[in-house]
Amino acid sequence: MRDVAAVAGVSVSTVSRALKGSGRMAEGTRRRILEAADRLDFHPNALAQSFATGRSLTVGILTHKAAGTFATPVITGIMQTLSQHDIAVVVYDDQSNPASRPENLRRLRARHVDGVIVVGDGTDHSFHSVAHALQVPVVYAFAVSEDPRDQMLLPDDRAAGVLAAEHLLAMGRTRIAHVTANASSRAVRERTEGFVGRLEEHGLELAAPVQHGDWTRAWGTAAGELLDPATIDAVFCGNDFIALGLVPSLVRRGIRVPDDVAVIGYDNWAKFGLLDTFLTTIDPQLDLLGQRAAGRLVEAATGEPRAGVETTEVTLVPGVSSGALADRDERFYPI
Amino acid sequence: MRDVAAVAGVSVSTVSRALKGSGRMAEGTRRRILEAADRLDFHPNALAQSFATGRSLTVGILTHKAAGTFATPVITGIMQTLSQHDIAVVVYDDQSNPASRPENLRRLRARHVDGVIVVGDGTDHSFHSVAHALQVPVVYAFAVSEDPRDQMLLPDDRAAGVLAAEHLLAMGRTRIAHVTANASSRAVRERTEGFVGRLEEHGLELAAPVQHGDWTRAWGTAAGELLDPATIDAVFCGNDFIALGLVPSLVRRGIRVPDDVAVIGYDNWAKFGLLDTFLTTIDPQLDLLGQRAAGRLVEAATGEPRAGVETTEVTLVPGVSSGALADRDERFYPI
DNA sequence: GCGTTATGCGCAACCGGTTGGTCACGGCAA
DNA sequence: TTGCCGTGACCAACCGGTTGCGCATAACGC
Repeated sequence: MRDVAAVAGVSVSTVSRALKGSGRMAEGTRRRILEAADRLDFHPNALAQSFATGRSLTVGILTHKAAGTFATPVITGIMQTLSQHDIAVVVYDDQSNPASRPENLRRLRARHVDGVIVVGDGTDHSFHSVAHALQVPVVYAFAVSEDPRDQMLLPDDRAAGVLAAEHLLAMGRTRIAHVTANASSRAVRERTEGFVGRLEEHGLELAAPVQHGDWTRAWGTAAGELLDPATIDAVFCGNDFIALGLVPSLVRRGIRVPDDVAVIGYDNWAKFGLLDTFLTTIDPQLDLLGQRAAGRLVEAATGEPRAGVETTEVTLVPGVSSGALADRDERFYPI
Repeated sequence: MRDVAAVAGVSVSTVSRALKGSGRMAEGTRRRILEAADRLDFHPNALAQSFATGRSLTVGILTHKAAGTFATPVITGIMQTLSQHDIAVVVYDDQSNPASRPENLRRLRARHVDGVIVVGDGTDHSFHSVAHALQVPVVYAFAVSEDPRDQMLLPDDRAAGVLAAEHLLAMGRTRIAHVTANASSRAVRERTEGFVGRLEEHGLELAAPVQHGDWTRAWGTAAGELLDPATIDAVFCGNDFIALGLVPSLVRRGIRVPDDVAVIGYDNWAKFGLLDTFLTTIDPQLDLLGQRAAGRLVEAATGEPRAGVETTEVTLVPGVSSGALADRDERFYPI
């Protein structure tokens, strides 16, 4: 920068102001400086800038366990968006060991990150609010903070329930069941409420009480074995695992899917595989949620931070299991 | 740091040396300083350190297109490993637009990244060597550099072929075919060589000439329609897409898989979905490759850099399609 | 005892920008 | 002509560590 100043015949500080467009200055001077910088192929040292301004051009990600969980697509989405802003990312994964949390916070502070995104995996574990420990914007992505004033992003589970209901109704189903996990989960409650609510708006009630279990395929299998095809022609499953347990369990009993019973799941985890999916399911679009979270963080760093929960769009992915797709030959069902 | 120095009764430089363990000093002094630092809850400003040392604690990732390609798992692996080293990552994705490459290099230099990982997507596109443009270590992950002296990591495609051959032999198959993509691809050649080589070591030849096409399911379908079950009892497909085209095409002709013809693929892309896989396949473990690449970069930053191509382990994932798994009931085949 | 070497620590420059305060200069009105 | 004000550029401090060099002191050998 000294060289640029010398060439342009001005001081270093003037060069600095010219390059970042701050402060008033004669148009001629500015042009001279930019020309000189260009000629010398000068580009400011980001390290020095960070040091001087205190902004690190880096955001931190706090997570419990990134590998193999729902946190992965969220993080991928975050990185996508931040890379467009030329912002670096440093991940602190406490590997489900809460003891390392203080250490990770310390590191975030030492690095002077410009913001933090807390990434959860969709479980109800609520995160100790970290906003007060850092004086930078914090966004909770697919995670809940203890402090409701924190900015959080969650998939719109209520809309997911609505989508599922509308789809099954559109498929002409009227005797509808709901097999899901324990109602202590926020996500379960919201999906159920959205689902049941929409059915009621169409003058329908569930053909059987909501079946609460857990998130496993085993629970889906168990639920399938008890299902009465005479009174049920559709099932909304709390997630894909449950659906993937329920379907074979029905098939083994000679109940055809979707002819006798339509099935719809939630998660669309399979979209990360290349296999065509049999299952009609709701996609929470966690990658999009990650992108949104990163966007919100960038916003918060420049303007007004938002507060509270914001929901992100979910979509319905049509499959064979609900009768939305019929053409089996073009899909992959080898047996 | 000044405060720590004051409390410990030494100079700032001594504090610096004590904290990073460099330089010789009296044990008492060091202890006093560490105590003071601890008492004051002092932690060095990483920004200042980076500025002073020139090391940014950040590595750059260069890629053509991260979203929805094989580059994604590689990047995920990289981040996993780097996060353990408290190293930040900044991604520069040129979105398949080579014009932005110079700009991205400029940004990498401006940021003074400590290293660069070039992430490819497995195509044969070879990357213009960036090592000379930056004076930091560069590792090519799932990518080939124009300069063979650069450090590259690629999945062991030869071993993949060997694994496939051994597996089919172990399954008792002897009339074996190979359907793959165009031989201009390095990966294709290596897989084929490993495969054919191992068969020959067992005194076997391919029951039909290698079928070259492209990577698509359509090609798999076409190949399946021409396959003669009288002379073939197993097929090694160049990737899962081909296999997923080939299998239904066989099934439609009444050829049973795996009873009549065993099929094995390559990629195991489906592992990122939760669906049990029907297909026996080779997993190139791209996440592991990413981890390895990050590890090599860290090594190169501290010690001797390696040169040339290093291969990473691939594994065989047993499925039903080759007869490795028989228990269909426990798996998900709804039809 | 003195000279020499090893040891422990401080001084001050340096990394490369950013920014508040200040000053010189030209224009304008009184 | 003088005084005032706005403009444009500069000076110098500052961000917070790192590190080469030098000096004092202690340890050592002869």
